Amino acid sequence: METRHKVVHADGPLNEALAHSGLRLTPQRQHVHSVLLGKLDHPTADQVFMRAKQTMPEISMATVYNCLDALVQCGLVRQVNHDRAATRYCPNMQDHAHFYCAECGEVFDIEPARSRPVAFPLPAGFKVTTIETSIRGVCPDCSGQKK
Amino acid sequence: METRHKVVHADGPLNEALAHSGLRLTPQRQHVHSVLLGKLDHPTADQVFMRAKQTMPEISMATVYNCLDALVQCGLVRQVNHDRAATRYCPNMQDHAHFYCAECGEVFDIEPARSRPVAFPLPAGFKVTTIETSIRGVCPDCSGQKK
DNA sequence: GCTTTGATTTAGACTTATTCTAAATCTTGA
DNA sequence: TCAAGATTTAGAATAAGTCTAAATCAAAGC
Repeated sequence: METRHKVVHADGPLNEALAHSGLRLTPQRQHVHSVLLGKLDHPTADQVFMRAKQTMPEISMATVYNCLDALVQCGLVRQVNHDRAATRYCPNMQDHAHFYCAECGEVFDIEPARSRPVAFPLPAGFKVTTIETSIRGVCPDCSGQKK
Repeated sequence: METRHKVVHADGPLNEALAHSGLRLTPQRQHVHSVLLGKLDHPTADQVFMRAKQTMPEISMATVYNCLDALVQCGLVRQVNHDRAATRYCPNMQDHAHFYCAECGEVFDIEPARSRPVAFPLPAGFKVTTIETSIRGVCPDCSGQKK
């Protein structure tokens, strides 16, 4: 038997954001987006792939990368890079930083202080699309361990 | 004929920083460090390797990675990550951000505004070793181009 | 409704960045 | 002088991400 996928809500912010970048709303993009929203733990592309397959078994890795790129491009998701680890994806677009634990590799959201001033005045000509603050260190769990 | 390498200055800040992390000063580490200082353009490991080979032809890629890791570990160099690009290395430890041009891939140093306040108060238990601000966008050169 | 056109998905091959391994070499301390 | 541990090395191995060509799909025009 063969599975058919349909776009569930052709309206809504997802469609709008995609359309704004000249991209179409597809079942795969919708699904990848909902996978990201389903567990806010900064998964790698590979983890997104595994989760996506659970309810859409025919989805391919290439598509996951395509979808993630599409979502990043239209501003619904951001990439999180730390050290030489695989890129992770975060659907929380509110202003916040990411803490990367060098022991266990986990990523934590860090809320900014209220009324954060613009700290990096850019020279003329630079067009900004994203600003990321990444903090590297050891998380409470890992620093609690002996040694 | 065979080339011999000796540590040039057994004293100095490089040695001290390494020793502080329980690491030895070696000709390779010294050389990699000087390669980074020689051209402050955020090279990738591969670029460091190519530059290092010019005056130390027997150095290996594995050693370049080792040395970079050692220098990062002892706080003399920091890693710069953007998008899914290869990690770059920056020996400027002063407080500054990195701007990554999504067109050409180049990385630019951005000076912070003076008297920058701490913007991300961390919950208890998190031990910080590094904070990086990375800005993604289009550089003046690339945004100047037509299309 | 039927066709054209371009967008999207797919599997799998491929590339590139990085890590690992085991042997050789070097350094330090006893 | 020796033993122990740190470092370097070449090359094999892995992992993350990209590319390709064919198949599918969807919107627009006829």
